[in-house]
Amino acid sequence: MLIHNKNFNIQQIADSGQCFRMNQLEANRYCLIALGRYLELIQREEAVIELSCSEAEYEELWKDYFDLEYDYHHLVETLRTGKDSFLQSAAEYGKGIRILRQDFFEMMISFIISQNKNIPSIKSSVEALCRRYGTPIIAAVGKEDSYYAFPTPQQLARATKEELRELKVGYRDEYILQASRAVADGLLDLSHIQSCSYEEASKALRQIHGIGEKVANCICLYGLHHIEVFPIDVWIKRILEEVYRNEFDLQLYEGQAGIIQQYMFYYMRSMKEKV
DNA sequence: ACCCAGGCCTGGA
DNA sequence: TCCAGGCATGGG
Repeated sequence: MLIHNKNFNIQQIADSGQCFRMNQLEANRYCLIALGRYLELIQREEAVIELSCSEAEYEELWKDYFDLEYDYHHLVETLRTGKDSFLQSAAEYGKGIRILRQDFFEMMISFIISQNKNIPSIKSSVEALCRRYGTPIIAAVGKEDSYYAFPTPQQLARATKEELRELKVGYRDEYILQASRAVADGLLDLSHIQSCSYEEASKALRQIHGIGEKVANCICLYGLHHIEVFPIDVWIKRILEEVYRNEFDLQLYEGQAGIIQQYMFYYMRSMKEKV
């Protein structure tokens, strides 16, 4: 089915560092494994996207997943006509980015893995976890066993440190186990966390070994859709120092700082690639 | 070989 | 409270 939206660009979302299981198949064509399903996306035109799903499935799942009720256009226009020249450029450059509403547990584990790794490396570790512990997804005839859902907390909680080391997650093995067991054992109650404020959710998450401020912020932003949260990684830190001389005023963007952060991150990384 | 990557933990000032 | 060093691993 077709989606019409000026602020929905698959390539930009896939390369924005918020999701690790969206991959390019060919020009303008991507695949995604999320919500226990396999989806293909084609960028037909700048504002036209084709999804390989029924209208019913779109209404039930993907409309929410891609945050299609939110008006990104308004924010982009505000930034493009605003006073901040870096954000003018960043918003124009990444205007097709949206903050996905991804699975909480998947974000928890993915961002625990993300620490001190680059994005390709994170993706390969996440994929390895899915293949080893996740449930196969039947995507099409002849493609059985090609795709795997992200493991459930129960599936991952049964892993051992030795197995995880084989998947090249390094010293994060214990972090992954503790986090998975905390959720599987109910110490970390998803439905409760989902009803919490950002501050409460972040505090609860940081109780887990291997989840510090930055990783907790990413989980809150991408897994709980607290779009007011502004995660600071090495790239954002560099921007705050080099572009803003540590005088960036977060208050100006209260309530949407997470989206601003995403435009900054994507723009800065793209600049470096072109050098 | 050296440095960096969507950092965090520990131990010592 | 703040900082240094260590940490597994892969890629440039």
